[in-house]
Amino acid sequence: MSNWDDLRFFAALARVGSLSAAARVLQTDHTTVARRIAALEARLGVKLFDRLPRGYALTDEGAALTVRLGAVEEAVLAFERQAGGAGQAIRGVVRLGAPPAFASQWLMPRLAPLLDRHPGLVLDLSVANAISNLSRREVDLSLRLYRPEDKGLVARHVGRLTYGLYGRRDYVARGDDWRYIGYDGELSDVPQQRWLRELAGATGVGLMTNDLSAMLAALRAGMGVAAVPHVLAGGEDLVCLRDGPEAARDLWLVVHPDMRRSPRVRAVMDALVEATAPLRAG
Amino acid sequence: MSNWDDLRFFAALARVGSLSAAARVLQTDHTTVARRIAALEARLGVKLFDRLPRGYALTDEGAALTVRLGAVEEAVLAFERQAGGAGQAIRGVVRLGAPPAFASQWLMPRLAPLLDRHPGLVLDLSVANAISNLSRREVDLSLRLYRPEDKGLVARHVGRLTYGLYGRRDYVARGDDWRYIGYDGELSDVPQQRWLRELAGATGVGLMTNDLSAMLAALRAGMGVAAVPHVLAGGEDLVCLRDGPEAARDLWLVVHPDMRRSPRVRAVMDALVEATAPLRAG
DNA sequence: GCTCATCTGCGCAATTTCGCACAGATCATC
DNA sequence: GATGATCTGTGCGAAATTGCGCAGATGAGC
Repeated sequence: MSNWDDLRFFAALARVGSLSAAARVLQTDHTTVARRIAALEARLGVKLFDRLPRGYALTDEGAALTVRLGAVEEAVLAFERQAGGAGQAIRGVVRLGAPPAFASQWLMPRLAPLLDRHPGLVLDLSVANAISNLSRREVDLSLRLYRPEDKGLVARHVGRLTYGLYGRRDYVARGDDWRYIGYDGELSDVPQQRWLRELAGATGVGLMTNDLSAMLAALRAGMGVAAVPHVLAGGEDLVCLRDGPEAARDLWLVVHPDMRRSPRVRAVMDALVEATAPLRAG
Repeated sequence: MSNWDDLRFFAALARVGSLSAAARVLQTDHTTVARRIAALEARLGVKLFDRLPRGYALTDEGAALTVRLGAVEEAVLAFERQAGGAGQAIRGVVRLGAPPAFASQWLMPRLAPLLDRHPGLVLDLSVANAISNLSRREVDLSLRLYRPEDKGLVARHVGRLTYGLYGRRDYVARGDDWRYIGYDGELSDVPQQRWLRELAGATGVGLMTNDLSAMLAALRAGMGVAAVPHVLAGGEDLVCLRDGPEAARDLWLVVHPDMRRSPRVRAVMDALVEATAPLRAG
């Protein structure tokens, strides 16, 4: 057989029963899973799955093959375990850049499992925003709220931050005459800031900062209302007054192509993709 | 591990010891083998091979892994065997187009193993030359002495036919005043025909045909000299008077993309690639 | 019966991978 | 020492594969 990798797709689909679910497991697109299964069936001359409206069901032939497939999986796993022992453990420093508030208030705790899995790994989380520090190798990979245009970098879409207009529950209860909290300086043109200005209208922005954590602190202090990502506005104190679909930002994982080969960079990337899965759902 | 197929390359390279040899085994390019090995080593974080000037040698870690690798191979083979039994045997009609003389005098006997392997396969070998009968699905795949320009077709380079000026031993022994045998009509512009006219000079072509088999028959009957492919001029009767590098023709295996999925078409293609291997060497 | 979440399938653009041509190195043979 | 066969490595364009966006279908829950 000229492509053993199709078996990986067969195994995942057999296990979970739908293209979409298998895609999530394999961290790929459901159309890729469909093509790989079709290619495998064509190559073998065997129909492995029945296509149903709500998923793929193993045929009798497909089910019969899953025993052999299990043996392949076990053999590959044994190979990987031995390889894992033979090679150096994932160790060393990985420098990750991420937007400050997102990194400190959302991402950091979600990286705990990664460090648990790899005691030798040292994560250096840098909150600088400038893309240039990736090209200058100041960081190994970074999360960004905009897609880099540098063709020498690889960008993968890992999520979408949607925004809402939030305020503290008791603050907003006292009426419409709210103070709008916004960004200043170089951040005044980001989508959520434009949306906020629309909302503020003639009232205008009454408090400005360039730091989202400071903005969240101001919200929690009842100093006004602000456009912030839903995922950072947790807790009962803050309520969402209005959804802001036009303020949504895409989240990109950006890496230099050469760095992807590094096992430790690879491990961090995989953990980030896993951690950001909820930002891709829905 | 995210690409099990790299293990196939690891297995082949471990077995034969050089990129070039592994490429021949896998019917791919040596640079592809190199990339796959590099990708596997990067992913595992293990150096599997030492790069030597005359080939790749397994490292200690690589050698230790070949036992596990052997288990993967056996598991995949067991899967394939069961899949082969579960699915329909390769059966049905495959219609192959090929140049007439090449097909009847060189290719046909070399397809015997294919038919031995697949008793249910019926091969319909058509000697029409027109490319249109592939697009019109009059044949499933074809061998051609020119690359199709139709972007809807897939062409794979499978060999190179080199030509020589041949004559029967006793005919050429009697002197320089030879009769040149060439093509007529629409074949008068093919490269070997142009070369022949150069050789014939003022003497000109003394016997014309549009059929290479007839030309070979004329050669064997001692009726003159002709430019024919080396691979068709076997036997002690015919001797090569002069090599004709400028008359060389590339051989292409052409197929409609959809047809490649068909197991029986795939089986014939694989057999053709195998059969034409000597035409690619040297 | 309606709504929503989830599913599959299709077409197209983006990305990745492969094959090709070439260069340079090595080693066996003469 | 020269030559030829075989090897690996590099860069580039072509080919193949993947991801994305979208449409339509299905079925659970209300």
